[in-house]
Amino acid sequence: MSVAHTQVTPQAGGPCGDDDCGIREVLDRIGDKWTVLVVMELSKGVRRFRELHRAIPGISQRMLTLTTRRLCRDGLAERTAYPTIPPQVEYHLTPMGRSLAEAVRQLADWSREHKDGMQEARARWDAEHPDEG
Amino acid sequence: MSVAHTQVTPQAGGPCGDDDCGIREVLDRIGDKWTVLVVMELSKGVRRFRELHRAIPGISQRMLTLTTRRLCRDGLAERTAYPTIPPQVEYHLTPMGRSLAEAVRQLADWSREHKDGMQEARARWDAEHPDEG
DNA sequence: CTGAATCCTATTTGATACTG
DNA sequence: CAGTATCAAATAGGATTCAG
Repeated sequence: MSVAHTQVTPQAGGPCGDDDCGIREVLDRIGDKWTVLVVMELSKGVRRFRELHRAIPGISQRMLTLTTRRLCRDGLAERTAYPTIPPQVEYHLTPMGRSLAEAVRQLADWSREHKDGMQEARARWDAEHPDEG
Repeated sequence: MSVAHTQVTPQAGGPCGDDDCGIREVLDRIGDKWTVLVVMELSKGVRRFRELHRAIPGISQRMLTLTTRRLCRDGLAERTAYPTIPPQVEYHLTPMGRSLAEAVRQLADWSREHKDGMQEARARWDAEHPDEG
């Protein structure tokens, strides 16, 4: 996603300021289809463009380009281009990018812990709501 | 988002199993435009449909309906309908939903901590790349 | 009040071909 | 190899209207 967020008029609120405590901020950054996958791959170490492409099955060249560039723009990754022929480009996470990877990893933990629970809940729901379609 | 995830052929891998450690699982659930906002609001307590609608500026009736239903289906929230006239419906998080809220809150923490850093990075990038458009 | 149904648009992504 | 450009497909979300 980034699911372009219609600008929400911030409301006066509690200590969180606005209602969402800034959650949308992150999700508008990492909620898309590929960003976290690239971040997680880069969290393993320096990677070349091609290495990323092969490590992340299904991503198109175009989306990898867009995703890496956005990471660089946001200061989450850095790009090193060696002016060789053929060109060689390496990406690596910045400290901020690594801290994001850590935060994401925790969310992944939640996912693994509750994967089954959600699966069962869905099965129950679908059984009780045969009128799906 | 949910940014329908093209089914990625799982590759044999490390202890994480597949490459993304299940991160996409969560993001396909909460990466959309409204889910986390509803979850965060419900984490404050029981809410009626209308209360949610007013607490989350910008959400349409349609999306609130879809979002709450999906939360219920996934076992993250529960719905209580009182057969009064006019109808009254209450939503509340399940324990699993509350644990998700907690995980999300941590990601929000990251966001607040690095909001400025990313802002600056973007400003730098945009200054160094005048060829935007 | 809660929510279903329909229509419609904006955004995101994928496919493909091309370039230094 | 890394990246760009263009086009087409898919999808999510918004607006509106109707119903119990």
